[in-house]
Amino acid sequence: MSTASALQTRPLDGRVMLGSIRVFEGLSRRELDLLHAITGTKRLRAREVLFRKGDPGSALYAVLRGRMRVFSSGPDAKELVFRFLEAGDVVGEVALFDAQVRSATVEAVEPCELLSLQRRDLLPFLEQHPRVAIKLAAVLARSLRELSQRVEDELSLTIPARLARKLLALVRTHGAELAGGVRIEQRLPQHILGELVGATRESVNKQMRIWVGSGAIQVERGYVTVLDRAALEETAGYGPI
Amino acid sequence: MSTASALQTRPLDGRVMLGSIRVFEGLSRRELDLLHAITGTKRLRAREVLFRKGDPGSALYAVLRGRMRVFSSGPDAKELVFRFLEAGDVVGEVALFDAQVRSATVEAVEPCELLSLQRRDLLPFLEQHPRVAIKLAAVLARSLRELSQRVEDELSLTIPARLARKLLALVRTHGAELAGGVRIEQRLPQHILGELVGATRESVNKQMRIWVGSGAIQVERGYVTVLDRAALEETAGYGPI
DNA sequence: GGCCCGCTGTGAAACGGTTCACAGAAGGGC
DNA sequence: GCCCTTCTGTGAACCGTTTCACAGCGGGCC
Repeated sequence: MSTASALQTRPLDGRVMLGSIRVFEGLSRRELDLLHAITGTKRLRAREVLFRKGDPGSALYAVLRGRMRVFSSGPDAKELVFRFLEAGDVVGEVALFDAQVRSATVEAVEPCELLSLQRRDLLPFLEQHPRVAIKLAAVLARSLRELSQRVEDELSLTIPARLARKLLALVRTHGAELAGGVRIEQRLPQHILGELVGATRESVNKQMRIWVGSGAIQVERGYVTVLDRAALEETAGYGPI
Repeated sequence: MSTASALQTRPLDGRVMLGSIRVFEGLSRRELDLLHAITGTKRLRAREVLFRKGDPGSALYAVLRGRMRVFSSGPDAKELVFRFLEAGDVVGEVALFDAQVRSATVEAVEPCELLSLQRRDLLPFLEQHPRVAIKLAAVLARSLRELSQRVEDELSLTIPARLARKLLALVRTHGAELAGGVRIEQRLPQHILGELVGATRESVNKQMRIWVGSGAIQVERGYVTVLDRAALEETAGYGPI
């Protein structure tokens, strides 16, 4: 949150901006200066694409402002959303390290401001600053863990369970406590929820209707409020045994 | 291949063993000595488990000899095989870098010989030898790429297509050219093929029967020979357009 | 030699989800 | 105010895959 508010004031100091990116946290002023010398900036309008799966490209990007989504769209137009990016996140690490084409498409959801670091500049920096390399490896490790967990869920869980888990996760990350429930402070149209859990909008709708009927959740204009967390935990498969 | 034969002679020299692991390739004798001072060894019998998903644990392991499989088994006993490990591979990088419990189970398929490196010893080494850290990051990046590709395949491709792709990939990695076809030099019972492509044994069997009938492949005692590669490429979805 | 175990082969039934085709409601732009 | 777009709601038909239940086959072990 301090990060976000710092960004809203738009500091002109490049070091501060860089320091607000998680993988660069803890670097000294001098190191941030070094890094700053090799960073570019980039602005994207909503819906603009940063890069597309299959593109060549080797830059790493850090999100200063705005939200982006990382997804993979095969030729058959089936979209699979991997994750959302927010201020402080980095993206493009995969192609940075294994020097192949981009493995997913990244698109701005809202207007975004980014920093860019080219591989030819960044790799030498990483060789001088191994802690940053290790932090980037940790980012990759975390993504790998999350993705494999998701694959597993998607293969062994039904849609209601997956949806319940997703909502509970969103409550944890974007929940705002309020009389009688927790409201998820994020626009969540059903087709987006569908992408997030690997289901169609129709299937999401069907399940949400059931929960609204049973009083487990409440929906108004794209915002979901969880009223009965225990009920969701139940169908998420966390409850029984 | 030179790696494999070097291992069969079982060199006593720890540096040589370490140098045969891909992520440690290119290190100097001195660096290998440093590394050797902090490596342990481990032997596993066939079917023995190295670690289980959910275990605490922070060591990185390198495979010197034998094959292992990395899979995830939820409480509901549904197994999802991520990959196989062979000599030269490392495993355990995820928990090494993000310091959480193990994200998958690793089991020996055949008797195996491993090297182990504890996080408390390895991280300081990585801080001194950033190129190795970067190589480990590249391993993670590659896994992430492969896993996301697999998720995508599994979500948008039918079983015949997935199976065809898997067989073609196996032909590339383990194929032996022979009169009229390419034989995959690896035992492939149908239930294993099923795990590899995310399908049941029965579904695999059904498709293989079809291919045997059309003369695209040939099967004898768990070994598959691809006779008509083009036919597989066709159903893999590589052919049309 | 006999028995068991791991692997293969097969078909019927059930299931979970998608696809498709609509309809209606809400909000924003001009 | 109107239109257009985005989002929600719903039901029927369809489809790929799994589940289950069974049969046969071969090889290794004692």
